[in-house]
Amino acid sequence: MIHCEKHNHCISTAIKQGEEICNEKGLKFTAIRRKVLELVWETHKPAKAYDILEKLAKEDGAPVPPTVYRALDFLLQNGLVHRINSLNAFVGCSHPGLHNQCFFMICTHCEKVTECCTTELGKAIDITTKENSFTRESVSLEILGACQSCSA
Amino acid sequence: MIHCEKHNHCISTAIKQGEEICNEKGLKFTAIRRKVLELVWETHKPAKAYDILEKLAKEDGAPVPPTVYRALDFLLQNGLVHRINSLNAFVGCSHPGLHNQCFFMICTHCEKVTECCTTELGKAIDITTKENSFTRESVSLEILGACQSCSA
DNA sequence: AATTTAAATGATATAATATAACATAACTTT
DNA sequence: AAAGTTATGTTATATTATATCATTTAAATT
Ligand SMILES: [Zn+2]
Ligand SMILES: [Zn+2]
Ligand SMILES: [Zn+2]
Ligand SMILES: [Zn+2]
Repeated sequence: MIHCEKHNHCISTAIKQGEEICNEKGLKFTAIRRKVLELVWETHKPAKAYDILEKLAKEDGAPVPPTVYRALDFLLQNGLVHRINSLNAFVGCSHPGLHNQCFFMICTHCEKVTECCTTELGKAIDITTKENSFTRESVSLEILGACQSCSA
Repeated sequence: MIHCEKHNHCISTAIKQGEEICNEKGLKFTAIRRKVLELVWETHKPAKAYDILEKLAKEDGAPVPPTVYRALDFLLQNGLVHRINSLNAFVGCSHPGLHNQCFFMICTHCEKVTECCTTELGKAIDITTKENSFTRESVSLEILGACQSCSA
């Protein structure tokens, strides 16, 4: 499951939220940044930087890696995309602006990534860090497995 | 904090456990595998594959990347080391054979990695996956922050 | 409006991480 | 010993990411 039922809606919502967040923060939602966000959102599969680069090339002449990585860094900084560390890939954030800790369930069959921000899980992480006198700065939680459709 | 108080003990224990686990499973704890495990355990900091390669080169002639990656893959497969996805690096497992789900607290100041296998946290993850009808295959949980020494 | 400053992009090169593919050696099993 | 399997050697290349400096564009200041 790479797309969802109404995936055009996912894309348009993501772009609209990108615009809004940039406006609020006084940042520039430039053409490149918008285009990269669209390409990340092309599916619910994590997108590889160099795949984005290729797609960009089909439209925009001859982009180079820094172009893509700069845009991705900007989108990461502003919570519009997430990096999936176990895959070296990027997914659009499904609720930018809202989240502080996001966790990911990654289907190894259809590759769809589902974001979840369960408070319970966040609490459990906080408890563990406290027990270890550890001061949390950021969390990367990636659960690999089979989604409902793929395990049925 | 790269080393602990009695770090020689950490190393010798890790090697002994490597031997034991390989014996139990009928696997070969070859010279390269042993050496790479020792180098991973040189500190409690995550070790980079190419740093291991360099250290190996100082002793063993002219090793090449596949040599190191093969040894690391073997050690990963058999639970003797863990990969820290957010750092592209490897740490020795502090309780090989025992763990099923291991979580990591990584100090961004001294770089020490602490492994924790809190049952509570594992349960919280299981609950979340069930709620999402997701079948867990593996989990990568990496908490970045400041350890006790570094946040004091 | 012209000048200065800052932010973003272009462009080239290279660093860092990881694997493919095939040859040889060592060790096991028959 | 022969055959099969596992491990290692070797060369090349794929993949992911960043450093650096030049240029352009947009914003702020005068
Ligand atoms: Zn969708
Ligand atoms: Zn999010
Ligand atoms: Zn130690
Ligand atoms: Zn472990």
